[in-house]
Amino acid sequence: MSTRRERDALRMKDDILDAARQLAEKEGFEAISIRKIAQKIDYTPSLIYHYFASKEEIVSVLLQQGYAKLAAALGAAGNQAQDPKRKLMAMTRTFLQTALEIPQEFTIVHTDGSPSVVEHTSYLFKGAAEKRIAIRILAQCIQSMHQDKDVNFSLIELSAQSIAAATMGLALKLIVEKDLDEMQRETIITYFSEVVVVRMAGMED
Amino acid sequence: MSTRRERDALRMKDDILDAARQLAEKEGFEAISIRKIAQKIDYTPSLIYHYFASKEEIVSVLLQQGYAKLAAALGAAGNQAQDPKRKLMAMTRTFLQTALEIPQEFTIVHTDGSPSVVEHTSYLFKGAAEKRIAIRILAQCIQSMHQDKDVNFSLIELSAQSIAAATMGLALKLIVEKDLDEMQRETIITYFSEVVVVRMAGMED
Amino acid sequence: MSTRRERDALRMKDDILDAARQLAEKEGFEAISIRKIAQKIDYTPSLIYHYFASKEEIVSVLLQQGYAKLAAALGAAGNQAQDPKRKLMAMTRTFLQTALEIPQEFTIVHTDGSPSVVEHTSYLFKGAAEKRIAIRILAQCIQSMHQDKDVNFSLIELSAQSIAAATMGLALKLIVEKDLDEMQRETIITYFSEVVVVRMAGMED
Amino acid sequence: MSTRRERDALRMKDDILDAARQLAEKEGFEAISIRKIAQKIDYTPSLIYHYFASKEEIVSVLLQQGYAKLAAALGAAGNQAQDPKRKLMAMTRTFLQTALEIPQEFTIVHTDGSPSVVEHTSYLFKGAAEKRIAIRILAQCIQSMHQDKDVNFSLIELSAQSIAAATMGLALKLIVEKDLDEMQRETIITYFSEVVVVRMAGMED
DNA sequence: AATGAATGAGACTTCATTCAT
DNA sequence: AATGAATGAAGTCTCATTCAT
Repeated sequence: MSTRRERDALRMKDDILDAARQLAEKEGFEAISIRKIAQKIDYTPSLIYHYFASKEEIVSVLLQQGYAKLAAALGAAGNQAQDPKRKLMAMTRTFLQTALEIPQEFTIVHTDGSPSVVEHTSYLFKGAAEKRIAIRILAQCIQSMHQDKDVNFSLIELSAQSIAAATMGLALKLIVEKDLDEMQRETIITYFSEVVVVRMAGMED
Repeated sequence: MSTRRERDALRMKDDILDAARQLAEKEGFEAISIRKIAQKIDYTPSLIYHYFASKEEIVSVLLQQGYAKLAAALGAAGNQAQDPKRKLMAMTRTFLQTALEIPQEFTIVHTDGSPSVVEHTSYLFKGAAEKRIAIRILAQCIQSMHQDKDVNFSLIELSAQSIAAATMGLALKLIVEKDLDEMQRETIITYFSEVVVVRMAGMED
Repeated sequence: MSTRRERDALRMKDDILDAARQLAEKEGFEAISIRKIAQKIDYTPSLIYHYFASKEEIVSVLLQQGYAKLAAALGAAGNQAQDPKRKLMAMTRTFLQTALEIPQEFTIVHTDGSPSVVEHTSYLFKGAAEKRIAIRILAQCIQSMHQDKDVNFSLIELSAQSIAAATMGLALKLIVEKDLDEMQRETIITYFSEVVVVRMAGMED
Repeated sequence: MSTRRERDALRMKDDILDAARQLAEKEGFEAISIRKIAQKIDYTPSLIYHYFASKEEIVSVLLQQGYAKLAAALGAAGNQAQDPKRKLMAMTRTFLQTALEIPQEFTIVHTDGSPSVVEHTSYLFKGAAEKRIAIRILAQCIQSMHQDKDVNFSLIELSAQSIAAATMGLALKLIVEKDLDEMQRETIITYFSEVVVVRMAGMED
């Protein structure tokens, strides 16, 4: 068990990823470059290739971490409440807040149209409630809110998909308008997650 | 009237812009490069500087054309119907469809967070109904739909902003999932613009 | 006699030369470019080739004009006074002042070391008093100032060459320090042309 | 002490600087280009950026080295003799000879009129004897040569400035006329530094 | 584990010049 | 007399990556 070495290696990897994250934050995702990372952590570019096979891998790990964080937060929020309506509200708010914590990763992941990414992030296809956890949970919430009525599941899935896309849209907009007055931001988040989302989940017609 | 030359020049400009557009389509907006454009239209890079002052100008024209197209389509849709509910529905659908016609430009414009761009594209701030036509029109629609009740204008503005962000979100998602089954795409567009948006504009609580 | 045409052509040539001069003044001699000239006179680069065979020719004419101006001024100054000492003083002052009027041309001409230029501008070689008017006039002045004594002509030529180089040096320095206080500039010019030069021409030892 | 590597790096830097120097020598300072340097030392242009941050840095180092050499030589010459007259003569000769060893650097430094350079190289302003070592030393020499008489210091400063500019002028002329017969060059240098400069420093009137 | 040398491709841009019209 | 299209060379610089040590 050469744990020592492994820990050192892990720390180094983290340093590299951190530097990359900071670069993305400051100058945009495209501005990430091996050289700049190396400069930031005060090592040579070559060394980075000891820990990552390529620049692409670094970026990829960055995105996966972002995605994981979002998923974790969402899961936690989903388990918090029992009442489906409250659950929906909590999840929406958490989603927005977490997105704001990883703006660059969030933007890239939801904006990247390359097949290898879309394959994992798409959720508009028919049947997404089965294959995509997020959509499934949303759909379950909506269904629970209308247990009395008999609603076509297709419509429920469509609602879930709409909510997902809409919330993502607001998240992106909040990221882009990063200098928005804080109170106004809070107002919008609250209004959206407590009023709008509930309306979208409604099934009155 | 040396229209002949002028037409040739215009065609050349168009060729350049088209090549740029195709590049953006295929490899992303950042992949646009003078070299690649030149190669595509089978001319020297230098020549491009006969028609455009810089790469920036090319990109800028591309974006402006996209923006103009979206604005025109939206305006036309808004004038089509009188009934506020129908108007809202028509505008939403048009917005989504037009966004899909200029995917790259749409994505960039709504994703770019640089201050000079945000200055013109932001609409989440309090009072946006006054300064942003799109939000104003949305707000007027919503208000018209509730002429009987007395609704706080702040809430109407918040609804309008939510709808705008949500619709943009769906548009982006549809762009990213460009290989989505066409029927499913049509289903979602219809469901969103005829059901979801109307719910969001509702004021039942 | 198509004088009309010729006049037009001359005016055009002058416009081009003027533009080039202004460019040299503002951004340095190396910054002269056909394109910038064309832009300045609001014509196409191609047109310039109707009037000048190449960029080199333009530059060359510019330098010749500068040289001619200097020569003319110097000649006039030389004819003004009879007393050799006064003549020397007047010529020195005129030289400095005229150099300051054509700073770029002056600098280039006296700094360019390419054989084709040096061939015409050198004056340090033995026997320069015969081949270079400026040195001859200077030598004549000096000789006149020492008519009583019997001075070796070689020494007189050396003095003339020294004075020429020294005065050129001051001129260059005055050009480079173009923001020098005007009064100080006048003081130096006066001191140099009325005191220093006379000393250099002295033959007391 | 990986002196081996360091030496290699230093040698490489020197190679680059040498190549740049040669280019300047042959085609003028403005002709220095990263590409040409690379070609001369038979490496890729990119590599040069391993050793220098930019073309500007290369040029700057070149100039500084030239300046340093001149200053060192001048200092040494100044300390050689005690008698002010001999000191003046020695310094003048050394100045001329050293300038001829670094022709390109010398020319550029004394010809460049950009504010950032002039700020450091100007010496015609009133009070230069305080702020510019070279002028101060010259002024001290002159003063020492006239210890008996009572001479206005302003005039001494003016003389020092004149001598400096004049000597620089001759140096430039000698550089430009680089193919001058060697004996004649030696004659002029001797005559100027042993006769003319002494006359300029005279205060008989 | 870490470095520094080196490459080759590619980025944007400017330039002098030629040619057909 | 004048234009606009077009080229080819050159300019500086950044990047991802590989390799020997």
